[in-house]
Amino acid sequence: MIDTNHTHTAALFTEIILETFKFNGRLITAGDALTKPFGLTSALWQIMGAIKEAPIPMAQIARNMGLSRQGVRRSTHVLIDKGLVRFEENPDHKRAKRVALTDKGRDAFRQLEKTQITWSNAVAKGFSGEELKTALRVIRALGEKL
Amino acid sequence: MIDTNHTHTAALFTEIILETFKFNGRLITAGDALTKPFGLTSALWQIMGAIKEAPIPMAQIARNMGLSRQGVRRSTHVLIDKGLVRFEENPDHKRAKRVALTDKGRDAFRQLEKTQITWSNAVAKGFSGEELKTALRVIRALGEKL
DNA sequence: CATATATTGACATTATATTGTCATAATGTC
DNA sequence: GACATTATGACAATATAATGTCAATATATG
Repeated sequence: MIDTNHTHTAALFTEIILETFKFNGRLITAGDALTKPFGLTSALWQIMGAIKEAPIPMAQIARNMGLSRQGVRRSTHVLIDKGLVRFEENPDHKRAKRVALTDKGRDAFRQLEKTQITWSNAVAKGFSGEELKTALRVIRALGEKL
Repeated sequence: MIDTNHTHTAALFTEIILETFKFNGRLITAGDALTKPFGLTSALWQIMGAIKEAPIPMAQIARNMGLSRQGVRRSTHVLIDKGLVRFEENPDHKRAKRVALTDKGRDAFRQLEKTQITWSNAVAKGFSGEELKTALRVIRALGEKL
């Protein structure tokens, strides 16, 4: 294969890129709409989702979610101001405190989750598990090759 | 179905959302790396790609690509400063001038295209046309339901 | 034709993200 | 233990993006 031309699959990949840009934008818009009644945004919600299971330091949130460390820092401080998360001591690291949901934050997240469930059930309706699994696997694998 | 729980497909969709955020971020990073030697960015490149076939007004670029009108305006003016695009008169609309590639812009885009082809061939290698088509169809269809 | 509505680009303001630098702390190496 | 390397969070400066407003233009409706 001389690469002065797209292979068939490369052309499809290129289409996927453009579609991903659009899809990402729409997801953020939809997420902002879902979270607005709670005074949140997609970005803030994502931080909360990252620590719902267990509190972790900001840098780890960034790594897990593919976000910048500084962006996470900023969002985290916004959430602190809103009283939705707090820092808790980290025995393993003196500076890298763990970001944890407060009770208020946990309540908000649970409520938001209900809205998200209704919404995602509606959006996912009509799609088969197989095709969704394929899509997930493909974008995950493509992402890992970047 | 009572929607206090995710359906199986909704849970997959939710995973797709998070993966899309990461994927999108990596695509932009990769695009920035590809375009950096040309003094460009993913965002600027995208604008150029939108007008490579035919010159169109800024608002139409925004619609086609799922971008904000004002963001496109900003990027377009950056490209004008770089001499890569220019406005051309639009017989159909006195204010909405068409954004067109200059010769210099066309050259740059062609060169960039070569790099992109080599790169996308490498990334797409190992994926089947079928699975890529499914992924593309799914994210496109999901996006339309938002 | 007249008028209402929608689109478009400019502009200003605010919000958000990125980048670079730094001090502190942790980890790995010798 | 001593040292270099890496990770982390704070901070500042800059760049980029989002929002709201406006005038000009185009389009739809009557």
